[in-house]
Amino acid sequence: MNIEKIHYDPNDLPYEVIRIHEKKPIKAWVKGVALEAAALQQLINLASMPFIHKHIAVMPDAHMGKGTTVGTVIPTFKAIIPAAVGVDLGCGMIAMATTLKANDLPDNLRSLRTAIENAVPVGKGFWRDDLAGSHPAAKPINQAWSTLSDRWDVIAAKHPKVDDGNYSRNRLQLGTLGSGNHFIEILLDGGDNVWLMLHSGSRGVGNRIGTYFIELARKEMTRNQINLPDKDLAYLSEGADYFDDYLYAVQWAQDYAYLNRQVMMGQVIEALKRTGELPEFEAQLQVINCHHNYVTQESHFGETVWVTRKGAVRAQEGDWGIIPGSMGVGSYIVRGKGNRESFNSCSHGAGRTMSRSQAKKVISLDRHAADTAHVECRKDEGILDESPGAYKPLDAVMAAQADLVEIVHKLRPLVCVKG
DNA sequence: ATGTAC
Repeated sequence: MNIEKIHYDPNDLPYEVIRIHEKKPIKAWVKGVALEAAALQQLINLASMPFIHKHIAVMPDAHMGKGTTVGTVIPTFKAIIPAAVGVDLGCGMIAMATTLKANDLPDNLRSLRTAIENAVPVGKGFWRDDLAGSHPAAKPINQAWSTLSDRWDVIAAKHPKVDDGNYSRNRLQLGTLGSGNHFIEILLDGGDNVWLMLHSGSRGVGNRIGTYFIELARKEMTRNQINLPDKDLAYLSEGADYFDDYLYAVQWAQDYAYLNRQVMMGQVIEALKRTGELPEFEAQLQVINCHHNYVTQESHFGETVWVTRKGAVRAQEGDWGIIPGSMGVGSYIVRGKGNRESFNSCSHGAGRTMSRSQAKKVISLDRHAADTAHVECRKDEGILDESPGAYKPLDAVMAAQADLVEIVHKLRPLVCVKG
């Protein structure tokens, strides 16, 4: 990297501005949090793309990703970079406030955790029960799939490789959590109200759609002899082959993810009610369901553009958002301030400080147990890559985006279920 | 993040 070309604006702004000759500016809400050199290099590569509209906005949880950094807002004019949108299309959060209070919960939370684990398949894979039978999850899953199946047929007819004989699996993965940083939690707000929250996306089918079009975009670059600083910056242009098909498929996957979160939340609520350990309750006092990995069309600085939020949440003025911390740390319910320089966005979490492999080496079981002592959750070796120590301090991340969102609730986790 | 291949 040619460091001489980097210039931080001297202005007293809440974000840093990185200007490089003949590249679009990078505006980074990273004051008080570390931005690794490899992430900065990825941002500089991205800033050289000619169709970036105005500038790139970097959220305080930014870290290295595939093609470009996670925690980044990429406004583009008449083009989309499929690898920037990623493979977990429509990944995001849902949260619900319930009528339960802290003292309605049993002393031992293990049974609630077990009930959730039994109600929502976690980790890789799909439902193995016969959902056509009397299984309690069958009806909502079939209902959700009925709103998706026609459009899926359109995608599969034009791009049979996306289908690959997995039609039934797509339905059977609705209502399943996945793995990695996906989780289900029971939490408390400052008024001792119980909240339910979960993080998940479009599972195998979204991955397949993303991967397929990333490869098509690469082939387009080769065919048109376009050289890029990183092959994962391959893009599809409006009017060119595959652009409309990509948008159609991505929108479908985003809808799949949104419904997946709704369906799972229903499974969690029903499972908690069936335990018999809780008084009667309502669970939809307030529902927030937001993507943090998606592309959509919006108007910014007088132009209609594509906005890719790769690990970022829309924060238009008044928008409700969810910013989760890692296991045990807690999460924030926020409202957007409509900061136009961020393209109305905020961070999607705390952001990793180390890779999964490094976390498994560096973080001990004892440290994980201490950091999650107050949470009913996994404490085994397989979860160390998700331990709080592998993530940036969430409070510093929130402080760095005080001009993007207002904090409404800080939620403290009691139970955390992970794949 | 995912499913499959190595």
